[in-house]
Amino acid sequence: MSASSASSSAQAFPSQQDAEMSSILEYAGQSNGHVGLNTSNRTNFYSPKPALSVGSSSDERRSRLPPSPLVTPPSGWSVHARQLEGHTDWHLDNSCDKSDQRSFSSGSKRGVPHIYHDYSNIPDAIGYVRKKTGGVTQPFPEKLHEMLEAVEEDSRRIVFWLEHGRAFLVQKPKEFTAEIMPMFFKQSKLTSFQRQLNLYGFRRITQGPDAGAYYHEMFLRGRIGLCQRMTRQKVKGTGHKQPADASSEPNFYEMPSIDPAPTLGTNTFASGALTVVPPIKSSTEPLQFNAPVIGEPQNRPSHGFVLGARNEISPGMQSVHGAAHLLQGIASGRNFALPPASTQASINASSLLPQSSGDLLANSFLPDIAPRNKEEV
Amino acid sequence: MSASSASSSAQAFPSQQDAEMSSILEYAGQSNGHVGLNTSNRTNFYSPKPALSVGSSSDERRSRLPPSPLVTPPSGWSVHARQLEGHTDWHLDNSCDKSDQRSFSSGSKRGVPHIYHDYSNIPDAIGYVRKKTGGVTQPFPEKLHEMLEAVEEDSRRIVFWLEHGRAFLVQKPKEFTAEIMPMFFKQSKLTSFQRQLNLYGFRRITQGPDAGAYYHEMFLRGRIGLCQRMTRQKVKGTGHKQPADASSEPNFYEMPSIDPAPTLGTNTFASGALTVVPPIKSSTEPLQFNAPVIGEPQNRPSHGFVLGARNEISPGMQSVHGAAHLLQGIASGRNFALPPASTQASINASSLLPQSSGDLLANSFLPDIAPRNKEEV
Amino acid sequence: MSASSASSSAQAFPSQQDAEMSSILEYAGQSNGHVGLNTSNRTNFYSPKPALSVGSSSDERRSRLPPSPLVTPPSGWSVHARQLEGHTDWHLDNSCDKSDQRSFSSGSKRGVPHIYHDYSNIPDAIGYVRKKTGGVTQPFPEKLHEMLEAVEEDSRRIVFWLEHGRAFLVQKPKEFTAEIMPMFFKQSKLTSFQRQLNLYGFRRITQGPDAGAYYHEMFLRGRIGLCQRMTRQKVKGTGHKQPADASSEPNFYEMPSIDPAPTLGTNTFASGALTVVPPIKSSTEPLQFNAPVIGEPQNRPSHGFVLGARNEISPGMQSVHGAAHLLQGIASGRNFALPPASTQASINASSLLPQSSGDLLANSFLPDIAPRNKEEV
DNA sequence: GCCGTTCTAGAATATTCGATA
DNA sequence: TTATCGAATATTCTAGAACGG
Repeated sequence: MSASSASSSAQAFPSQQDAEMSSILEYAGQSNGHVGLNTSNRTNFYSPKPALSVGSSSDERRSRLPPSPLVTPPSGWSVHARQLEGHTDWHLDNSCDKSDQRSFSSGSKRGVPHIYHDYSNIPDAIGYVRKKTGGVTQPFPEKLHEMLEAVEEDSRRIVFWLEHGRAFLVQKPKEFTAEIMPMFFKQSKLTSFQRQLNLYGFRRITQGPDAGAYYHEMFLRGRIGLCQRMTRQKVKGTGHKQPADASSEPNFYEMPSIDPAPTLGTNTFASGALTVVPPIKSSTEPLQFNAPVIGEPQNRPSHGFVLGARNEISPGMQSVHGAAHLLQGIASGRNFALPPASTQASINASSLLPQSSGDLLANSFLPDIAPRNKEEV
Repeated sequence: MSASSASSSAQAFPSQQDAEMSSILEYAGQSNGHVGLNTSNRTNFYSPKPALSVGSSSDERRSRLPPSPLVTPPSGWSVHARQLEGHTDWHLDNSCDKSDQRSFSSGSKRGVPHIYHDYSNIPDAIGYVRKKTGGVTQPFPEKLHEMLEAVEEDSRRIVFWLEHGRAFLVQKPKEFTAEIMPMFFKQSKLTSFQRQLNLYGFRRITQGPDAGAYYHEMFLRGRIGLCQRMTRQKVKGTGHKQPADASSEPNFYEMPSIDPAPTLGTNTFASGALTVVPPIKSSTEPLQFNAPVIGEPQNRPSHGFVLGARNEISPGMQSVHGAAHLLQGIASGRNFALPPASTQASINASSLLPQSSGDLLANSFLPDIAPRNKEEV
Repeated sequence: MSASSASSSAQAFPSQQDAEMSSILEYAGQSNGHVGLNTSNRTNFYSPKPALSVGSSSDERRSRLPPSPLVTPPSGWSVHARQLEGHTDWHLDNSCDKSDQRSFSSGSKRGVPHIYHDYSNIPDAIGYVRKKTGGVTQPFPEKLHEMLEAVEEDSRRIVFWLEHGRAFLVQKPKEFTAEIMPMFFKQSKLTSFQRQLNLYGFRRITQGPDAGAYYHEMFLRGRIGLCQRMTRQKVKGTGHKQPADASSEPNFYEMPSIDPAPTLGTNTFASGALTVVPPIKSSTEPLQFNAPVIGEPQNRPSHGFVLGARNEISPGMQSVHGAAHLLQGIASGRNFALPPASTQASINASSLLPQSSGDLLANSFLPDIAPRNKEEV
């Protein structure tokens, strides 16, 4: 999309969009391990570029200029800024090649290490909204985001945000396909769901504790507003390939975690039992409930801050959270053909039970780790 | 695939391979109905032809020379022979164009009707065996064949040969993935299984009683030896496309059926309810199960001999069957903007009726016909 | 599509395809009234053309040669043949300009009078079929056709073939949207259904007894095979606009009616308990039944032969008729994942109730006639 | 090098929404 | 107003590609 922007002259960039670039951190994975990042809320340098050449032929993509980073990142990661404006994303320095760009909207190219930008501290799309001329009213990313919030509690064993809030995992593909997916999508096949993920540039983690999870830089827990920036792949051939370098996949556990409540910049969140969700400027208002938590995700490895935080969340807090979202979905007028009472019951029933070992191991989204135990079909 | 044949002059056809062509019948689908064939074991004339246009540009394909068949088939079908030699198949007359060739190993090209050759009466690969230089010891087709024989009885409700022995059907994808597949393959995903089928040129039937089943000319019940002739797709772009003409899909019920026991020519087979699993020549020991057969596939139409077994379906059953068709969407719990309570009521009522939920949902290999009821994920 | 073929040299056309051109009658509407045609099974002149230039750029289409009709039609209509071969339809005379061609596959252009070709006597698509490489297995036209057969009896008050078998009508949009549509489509909106109709070139009748009905030359009762020839609109801008000249809409009541039983092919099917539908090759003879009529469509005007015939159909007969189609579907081997008997019951129950006059008049697909009573949603 | 597994892309149809004539 | 059309997204099936054995 903005492939050729690297070679375009630079000036005349509107400065009123600085607010959007308050702090975007780029994490460039290392092949030998995961990238670590211990800080956040960091505002980076950037230099505006003109919107000239957005032509993105694949030929242009292959002939890259040598990288010349404007900002030298700390060891293990690099950081630079980019401008988010309309349908175009800008590269402000050359260290970020086109495959990088593509990872922004469509993923990265084969053999290119993962590069992850932390957009958790930029505001929701300002000055840009996805075109709504055709298609559905609520695009896939938003719908997916709502789904993850709606099932926050009851179906956590099936699909859920990972603790760090930067990726989500379908833990039980069969149940997901049978129970969750029909409520939000017209799909009947998991592959269709995956196709949508690919079309929107989600990438799959193949290693580590999050293996099988999908992530997207703009897909963060509580930040549904960022979804507006996720663009669907349009032309053929511009899509991304699965990253060849799995070892460079981002390690979200070394990044600041995303607050389950919609936040905009504050990454510190009170994780106490009855935490008050901080005021949110986005449209989704958090609901407060009192119900107890039923099941914690038990087969995710603990890690750092988020994990600790989560451990302290009271059951009541959690379940309230989930139920609230469900209500929210209902209140928002979504019209789900609810599976008959039986289904509903089964969901609740199952989610109330302790997970059987079989269920725990069942994870078809984790082929690398437990290939024999996966439920996926 | 047979690309090089295109440039070869037309003569010099090896005669020592005549034995292989003892009787290959070609069934070309008609659109107004299925092609009938009442005879078998028919040896045909053939005369070698140069493989002029194997260049597979779409242009060449459209501008075809008028067919000049050497053999005039009975009405409804045409027949001609081809040479089976290694990885190459030859067209011996012009009525069978290149796309036909591709259908042999890799499917057919756009707009070309299905053409099915009856290889049931040719011996197992003579003079050709698949190269074994690398790869696994037992390639996919053989393994699949073994699987189908191994599960001949106990798991017939899950996966089984169709009565005619020319195609197989995965009736219950979930069970198949969970129970059967792990015993024979390392796959954990049904899509991987399907990918293999595609790689080896299997084609899917989209209409009629066998909808959802896969077939390959060289994949016949009891003829595991023929599997040696099935070659894996090697170069990109030569693969097959899904047949465009669903109505020209072969009607196996009008061809001689393939005996469940490894035979070479006798096509009568007893299809009784308690068929004994035939002896298995393969290395993998057949699995013995104790569970009773739960359900015969009841929505397969009867035909010919097998029909007897299925004739026990009551007419009432049948009509229900037809009417069922109407409900197909509802039962699956699809999420449509529900009409008010009345509709809801009727839906619930219907969905509560006797069908076992598992059986109802189990048919994900039939997306076109019962898209709502599939188990596939 | 085959616009430029008119100027291509002609020779070497295979004569074995004459069968396809047995009788295609073209009805060109007159502005002052409807076109009448009392004959059928008429074989027309045609002159073979080479398959050379199928190039179908829109530019070519605009530069038309002056018409030079080969056949002078009787007053009120013109007739000529075209060749249906592969993906190409041929114009054998120039009297049929581009808009006509488009009407074949995509409807007619705005302001251009309706031209209707009677394809009821040509065989199903031979040698050509829709590409199926991507997308769904069963395209919209076929699915729609199945729907109309499936609801033949029980939901006739909601949606049904018109008596002549050349058009269908959604009589009760609300019920259609709520009850019928979800069974066959994933749509939730009637407009989506209409969009599909438009995409496949259906046209709406705005005047006369069939006002509100949609028709397509290739969409005839009992001739699902012809649906293969219906192509989906691919490129933008080639579609048709609503005909400006409503008075030139075809009058199907002056054309031979399409037999409810499948014609042109094997049409003999044992319908179980009662009637054996006679094998019919031609489209002209209406079935005669002996039972009394139960529910006539009451706001349809009577007309000619077909209507009379229908009046003689008994209620029992009607249901048998409907059941026959259901059985036919079964006999044809369709494999539907069965919904329970309950569905059948509910449908029958509703369809057996006496229609309220309000319901009868409610027809949102008939804006011109009863715009105030429409149920449309 | 061949084969098996997996992830992702291509391609076609389907569905929806808004615009337009 | 109404039906149709452009355009965007959605769903499905199949193929490409990488990697490991």
